[in-house]
Amino acid sequence: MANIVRVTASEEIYQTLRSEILSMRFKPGEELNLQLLSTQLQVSRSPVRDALMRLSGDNLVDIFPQKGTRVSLINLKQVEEERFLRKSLEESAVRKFIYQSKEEHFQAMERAVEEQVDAMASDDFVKFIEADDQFHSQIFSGIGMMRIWNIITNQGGNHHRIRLLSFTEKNVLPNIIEQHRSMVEALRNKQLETILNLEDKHLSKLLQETELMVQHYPNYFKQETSYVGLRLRPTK
Amino acid sequence: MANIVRVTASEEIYQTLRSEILSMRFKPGEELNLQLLSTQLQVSRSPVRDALMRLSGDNLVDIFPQKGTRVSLINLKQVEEERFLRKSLEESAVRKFIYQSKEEHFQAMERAVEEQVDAMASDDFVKFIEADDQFHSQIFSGIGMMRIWNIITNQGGNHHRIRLLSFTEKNVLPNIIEQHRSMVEALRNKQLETILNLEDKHLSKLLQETELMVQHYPNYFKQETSYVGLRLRPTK
DNA sequence: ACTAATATATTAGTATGCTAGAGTATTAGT
DNA sequence: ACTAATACTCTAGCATACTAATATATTAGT
Repeated sequence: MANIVRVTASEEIYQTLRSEILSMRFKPGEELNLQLLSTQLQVSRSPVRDALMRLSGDNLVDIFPQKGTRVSLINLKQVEEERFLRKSLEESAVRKFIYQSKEEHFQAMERAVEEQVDAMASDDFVKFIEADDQFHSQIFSGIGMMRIWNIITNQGGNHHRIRLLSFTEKNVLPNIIEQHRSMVEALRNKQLETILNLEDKHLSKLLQETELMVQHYPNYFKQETSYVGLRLRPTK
Repeated sequence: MANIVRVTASEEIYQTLRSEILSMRFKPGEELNLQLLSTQLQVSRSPVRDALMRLSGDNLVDIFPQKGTRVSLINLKQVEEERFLRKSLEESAVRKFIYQSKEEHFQAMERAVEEQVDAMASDDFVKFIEADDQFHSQIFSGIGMMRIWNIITNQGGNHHRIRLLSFTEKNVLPNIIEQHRSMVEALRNKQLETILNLEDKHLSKLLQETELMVQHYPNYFKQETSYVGLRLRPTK
């Protein structure tokens, strides 16, 4: 082992599964068999179960007792709440940030944008969204409140996944990059109103894509109208 | 059993321990022995361990592998972040609330204030803070975002406990009640600026009490300067 | 008396067995 | 052919045993 600090199997599995789900390599609705996972990962059921329970707390998996465990469907109501969470906190953070921002944070933001340019060039959406997170996390790092950022990401699974889906749409990626560049400039110049406008545009852009996403991947989304599943056979 | 729905032992234990910690019946720093708890609660270690892991995710307990598990100390830095979380979200929520508030929510708020009056009369601080939560939750119930409220409470363990401690100070309780009454009135009249001022005052009041609390209960708090624990014996 | 080495106790993490609930397949009856 | 009852399979929750790491107590050496 290269590392001194001990990392539990449970923690490692949690991180692995989380990453698989957020990157959409595990599809919404896909079954996660505890027995199967534990044999695949070469560990017992205990640490896998621990990981699944934590993911259930993150709203990333649904555990149906005695029935099975599935990757949670993307719930549009929850996407809305996660957007509210993020927007409220990031706005407040920005207000603080402009008074105590340091050069290192601007530079980290610029590096993140450059990473996004690379990711776009290689069509690597997962890398793109990771750089996006890296960009926004600087705001919270700048005001010394990384726990708030962690709350946003921990609670943002639905929002994260629909955002990742939206990246397949034309012009979404270049727009984000452009907005990020404008944001860095506005932050440097402490133009609060400009920043807040950009934040708003940045986050509300997604609303326009949502309908398309639902049409494109209907079985990834939780249906609000519950009768849908009940008439698999037409009534003749 | 009176209930049809099955509640797991793990869930019950989680709720029980959480309530004990938030009510300060389990003191910050107190040891939580897994073995002991499981015999006391007449279950095996598994569900107790599950509960402790969840509480660790809530920042309410610290698990030190192979050493032991303790009720987490109140961390003032985290109190600050939890206040930021709450203030940001409640402000945004209020902005939405005044446009879509319904009479039932005002009435529920008024009932909560009356409960606080009762609780104050009987010096029942736990009941008082529960009614306080009931009051504020109406804002989020009103805008249909109970998950946001749940995030605030789940992540608000440090803030919750120092608030409970502050209730022992003179005039704190009557002040809260008075502010709540003003808030209901301002909300009814859609006076946004007045409400935001009250929110701000309501939450920042605590800062003045904090220093007193730390002096009064020093061993409940996490010391920022880590050398403190290293010189138990004076250097002669 | 004091330090260094060793043994012991205790802990959380992990492995595995057991149980009860829920779904599915099969059989029995008509 | 169709329905009802039954057996079977699979699941997550819970119980228990084992392991490795850490702290403390004890012993050995000087």
